[in-house]
Parts: sequence; C-alpha cells; structure tokens
Amino acid sequence: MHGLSVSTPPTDLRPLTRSAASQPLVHLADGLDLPGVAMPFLRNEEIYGQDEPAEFVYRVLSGTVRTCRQLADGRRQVEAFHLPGDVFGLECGAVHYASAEAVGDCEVALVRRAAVESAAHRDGTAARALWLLATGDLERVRRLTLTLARKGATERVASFLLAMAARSEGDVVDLSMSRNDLADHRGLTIETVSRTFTQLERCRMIALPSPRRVVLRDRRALAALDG
Amino acid sequence: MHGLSVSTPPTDLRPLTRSAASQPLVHLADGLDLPGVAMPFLRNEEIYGQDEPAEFVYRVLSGTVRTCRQLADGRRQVEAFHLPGDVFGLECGAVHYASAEAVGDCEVALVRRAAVESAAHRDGTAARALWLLATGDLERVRRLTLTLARKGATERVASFLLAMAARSEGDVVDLSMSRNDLADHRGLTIETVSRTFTQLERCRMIALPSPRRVVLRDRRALAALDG
DNA sequence: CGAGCGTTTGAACAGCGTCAAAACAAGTGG
DNA sequence: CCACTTGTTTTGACGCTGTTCAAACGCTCG
Repeated sequence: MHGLSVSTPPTDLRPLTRSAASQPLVHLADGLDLPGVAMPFLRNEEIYGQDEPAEFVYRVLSGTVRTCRQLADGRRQVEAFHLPGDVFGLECGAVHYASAEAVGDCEVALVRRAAVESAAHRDGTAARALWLLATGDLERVRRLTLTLARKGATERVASFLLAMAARSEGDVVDLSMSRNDLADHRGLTIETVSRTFTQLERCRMIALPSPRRVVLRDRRALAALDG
Repeated sequence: MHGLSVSTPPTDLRPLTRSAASQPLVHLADGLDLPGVAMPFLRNEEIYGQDEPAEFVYRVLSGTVRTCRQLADGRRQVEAFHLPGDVFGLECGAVHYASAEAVGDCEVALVRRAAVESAAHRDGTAARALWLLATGDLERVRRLTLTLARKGATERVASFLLAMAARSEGDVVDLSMSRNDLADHRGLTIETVSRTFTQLERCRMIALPSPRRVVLRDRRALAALDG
C-alpha cells in the first residue's frame, strides 16, 4: 500500500490512457499498466472493508484515501494515507488486511487483481514491480513502527508534517484529514495532536492560518525533532 | 546443511563464489530452493549492519536472530525475532533497512541475493514466492504497528507471549532473548516488561519457573488481553 | 441566527519512564 | 569451597507525558 507513513513515492499523475479493450490503462508501477475503471467516492465512504475478499487493486486519482485496521473494542489504527498516484489495496492473501475509506470526496481507479497476478506470472519485470510495491509498503510501515515504538508526541507530529510537506509544493501543507484521523495514524489522541500543533506554533516552527493549513517555518528544527 | 566447518570467518565468503555446484540447497520458500552456505554466529555477533549493501538473503538454521533499527541518539527498535526456519534480510533496495544480530549462538544459511533475483526473473512461481515473503513480513509489521499504536503494556507483553507460544510445543515457552531485547521490540522499558511479567504471574495467567522460561496457564485470559 | 461539527483548551488523573538499589545467577580465581 | 566479579532481572519511589473528562470556541450551513 503506497502511503504516507514516512517516505514518499514520487507522485506520478499521468492521466488514464485508452487501451484497446475500451478500458483506460491504469499505471500501477513502472512497466505495469493494466486496464481498469475509475470510480468516485464520497467523503467517508468505504472503498473496501477489512477482511473482505481482495478482488481489486486501487490507485488514487484525486483526493485522499485512508486504510485502517479496527480492533473489536473500537480502537482504530490508520495504517496510511494514500495521496494521488499512490497504489493501495494490493494483497497477496485472499482478503484485505485493512479497510479503505475516502477521507474527502475522491476518485479511485480499480484494476482486477487477477489481471495483475497473471501479468506478473508471465512477465518477470512486472513481477519485480509487484515485489517493489510490497517492499516499498514494507519500508514505510517499518518506519512507522519505529515512530510508534520510540518517539514522543512532538516527534510523531513533526515527522508527519515533514512527510506531508515532501508531497506538497513549497512550505504550505493542506491537510485533507481531520485531527481524529491524524491521531489514529500517529497513535495519539486528538487532544494531544491539537496541543502539539499549538506548541509547534508557539515555538515558531509552524504557522496555522487555519486548522487544516500548516506552514512549515523551520524545517531544520522539525527535522531535528524527527529521527 | 550443517556440514560446513567451523572456522569460516564472517567476512570471508569466497567459497560461495567458487563452487556453487557443491553448495547445499537452502529452502527459502515453497518452490524456491537455492544453493548457499551455513555460517555460525556467536551471541550478539552482527550478521549484517544497517545500511550495508544487501548482498545475501538469510535463513535461520538454529538459534534466534534479531533485526534492529537504530536511531542516532541510541534508541533502538527490534523489528522482529527470527526463529529456525525463518528467512530474513531479503531486500529489494540496495541496502539493509535494519541490522541483524545473533541473540544467542546460532547458525544461519546465506544465499546470494543475485541468485534469488535471477530465479525470480526466470520463473513466475519463484517470483510469487518472493512476493509472498514480502507480504508476509508486511502483515507481521502491520500487526506490530497496531500493537504499538493502540495497546498498553500488558497487552503488548501478552500478545508477544502468545506469538512465541504459537511457535513452541505445549504451554512452555523458552525465551531466547533478554528483557532488554523484548522491551525494545514491544516499545517499552525493561522495567515495565519485568513488572508486567510479575503482574501476569500474580494474576495466575503465567508461571515463571525461571526468568527466561514462561508457562502459559490461562491462554484464554491472555488472548482476551490481546486484540 | 442557531445547529452541528470539528478544534482548542483546561484540570485532574493514570500509566509508563526514570533513577536508584537490591536480588539473583553464572563465571573466575584464590 | 569461598570471595569476588559481571551481567541480568526484579523491585521501589518519584516525576513526566499523554489520556480522560469536560467545557468553550469557531467554523460552515441551514
């Protein structure tokens, strides 16, 4: 699952191109373009559910998608946020490990997983692309475990902001997700996230023109907080 | 597989390149057996270092191996413990994400990564096996993030004990790792881990014949603590 | 204007970390 | 066999960080 755990894949927003079979081609990875369809989703709409059969692979065309895992008692962990260009929902097993939901209104491309797997079986290069997708996700999740295991609230928020900034232009970051989503991603409560924001603002490391808009004023100091 | 003699120093790997034909086969996954060599490591000896070129793939023959990632300030995160039969150190990128060290004296099989990759390129089944290895790691790390993000100390220790028990016979678990390793794996301190053990013992959920030997007396209660 | 939602802020609390010391085990040398 | 060392584990007292609970604030949209 391409995502925003820490490091960031290059955002490649090439438009859907027409294939012979009338379905547009979806770019899943370098050397792996397969026919699929685009689908719109509304804010908070579920794209697929945890433990549901994994029939499709997805690519974000616009908006933001979150993938979450839920515990029986309601505690929730947001695995990752997926921005335009990111591929998510690719499983090797039968079912989806997490659910996927639209953070805001968004558009997503669907590709049949069977098509992906048969392409990988035929073509060694496609197979390697698949492996690369998996290990990319792996590294991002690993970095997340390090953050969750060993870092304090300030470091957790700072590293998130830096990761988001790496996918934006300039120093202004528009957060598409709520404090709640952010807290569930960083293993904190919304109150702690909010307090950390205001604290970073008082330290002149960021500015907050509005709750969802963050300006990075001192990248160096933020990076020092990060590991 | 255990046949290779005593004194091949860790850094001298020339026998590998010389006589591939005479090397024993190492089982990396179903349908993926490749020639490699066995090597012994002493307690706490480094098998490979973080950010070092990833030239080999490894399989535990005996003992336990830990893979760790270290922050600049010394904070350490133990990604995983690898028990006999486990494959570790397989990377897609150029370097190792984490370092690997012997928890106790152990023996490990080494396979050239180039051999693995070329097998995967030729053979779709081998390629899928590689993908499966990566997604298996991915799922394990994902479960770890959930634990670290949302669970308390008791739950963290309980789920670890259950995971270890799943790889042992019966209800007795012999921990090969120190409290320190355990703490760095679960995102806790050694004091908290120790206190949690004695607390679980007082609740009659476990017995502690010795610090490293744990008897699970109430799996149900332990599982209830887990998510 | 008021309703509803998301965000911020405050005060009291709890859990885990920190520091310090004691208990324990295993190995070494006299 | 004992005294001594070294490393690991356990236990205790205390403080900090983040959570919980509660209330106020500030949007946006009827």
